[in-house]
Amino acid sequence: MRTALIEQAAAMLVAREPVTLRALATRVGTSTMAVYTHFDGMTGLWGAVRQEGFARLARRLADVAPTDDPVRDLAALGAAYAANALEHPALYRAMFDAAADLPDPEAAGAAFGVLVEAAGRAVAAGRFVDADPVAVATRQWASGHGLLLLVISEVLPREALAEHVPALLAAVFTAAGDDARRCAASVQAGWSG
Amino acid sequence: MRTALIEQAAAMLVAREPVTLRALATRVGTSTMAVYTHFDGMTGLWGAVRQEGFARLARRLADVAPTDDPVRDLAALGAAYAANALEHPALYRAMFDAAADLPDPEAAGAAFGVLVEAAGRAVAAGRFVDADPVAVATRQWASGHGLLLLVISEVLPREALAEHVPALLAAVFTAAGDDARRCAASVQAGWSG
DNA sequence: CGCTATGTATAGCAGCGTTATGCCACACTG
DNA sequence: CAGTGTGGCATAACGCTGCTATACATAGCG
Repeated sequence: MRTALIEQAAAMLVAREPVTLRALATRVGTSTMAVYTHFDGMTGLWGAVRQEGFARLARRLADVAPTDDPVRDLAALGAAYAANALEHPALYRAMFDAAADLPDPEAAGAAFGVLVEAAGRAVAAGRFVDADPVAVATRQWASGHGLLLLVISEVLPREALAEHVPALLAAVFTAAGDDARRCAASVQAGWSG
Repeated sequence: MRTALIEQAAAMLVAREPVTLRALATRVGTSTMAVYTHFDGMTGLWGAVRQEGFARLARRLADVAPTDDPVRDLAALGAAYAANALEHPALYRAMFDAAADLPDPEAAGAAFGVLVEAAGRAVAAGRFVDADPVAVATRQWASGHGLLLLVISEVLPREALAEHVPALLAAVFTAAGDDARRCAASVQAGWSG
């Protein structure tokens, strides 16, 4: 029942339908009370939905197989992140609407951890010099997040991603110490492959 | 009446109060119908509020006096942009909730135009080489936007701005062709004062 | 078998945005 | 100056929302 409600809510969100308590209960085939026994009302359900969104994102990023080029891997993670957000834009927006108070913030941070790990490998491989993996991951994340939200909000066209994401990633990675040419090649390989 | 409603709504937004039609009408000293004669219901009022948010942002950026260092100016614009967003976080979030359909999108783009103009001066001054001012401005904007939203959503602490914004701007500007050392100095000068 | 406890169905509450209706005040016209 | 529209607002009601109090069913256990 719990998972049925969460998945139904996520489905309605993806389908751009208004996620209302009554419609949700009807779809699942139960009454509105179920949301109150399994969650703390609608706010609790939204928390669970956001959590599920982060779980899906983490799974998606975990599917990106590491290679011997950590900078390529960072770009590939960015591509997977962007693809996930573009497939479920409403869910992505909802995730960050109140990402501060999540039922299990630690689990939600798993996706970010993958990024930090890859940045750490880049430091270990000597691609990044004198760079804090957390700082690099944060900057990559913030840049991509901002651009993605502008695209999802239709402020920028979808093509803006292909135009600016590789450039932004290359800028961040180069600033972290990577060689400009090599960085561009790695980013290109990871982004489009 | 129009402006009174808009300003009251913006004030309630800033005060973190729920912006409800009835409360709004009571505060302004009128009835709920006024929102329907002057706007197209609540959705129309939200559009006007977002428009007002962009207008305030544009005014704020226009107050940044240009110097003979366009890269410094870009960083100073970023600082003003961030300060404006941090002072009215709820309004800033609302602005981008549906920034696609604004009553007057052209007027809202004025803020972005200031950024493009400064980037153009950097190109003209030879600081940026082979760089499209619109692309540079877009990348700066997207990066800052993403980081700001993460801070406003309390995903990242407020200190993250001071830690990452100058680094991100320097990365973008350096990638546009600016000299690394000179860029760092300009960004630092523009950001902190 | 009976008792308990957990989860669900029902019905009703206050609040929301929206709208139909009626009134009133002001501007225009002969 | 009186008569006549017309635009803007107050009032009240409608359907919808999230939420909750209450009654009922059903599964587990001594």
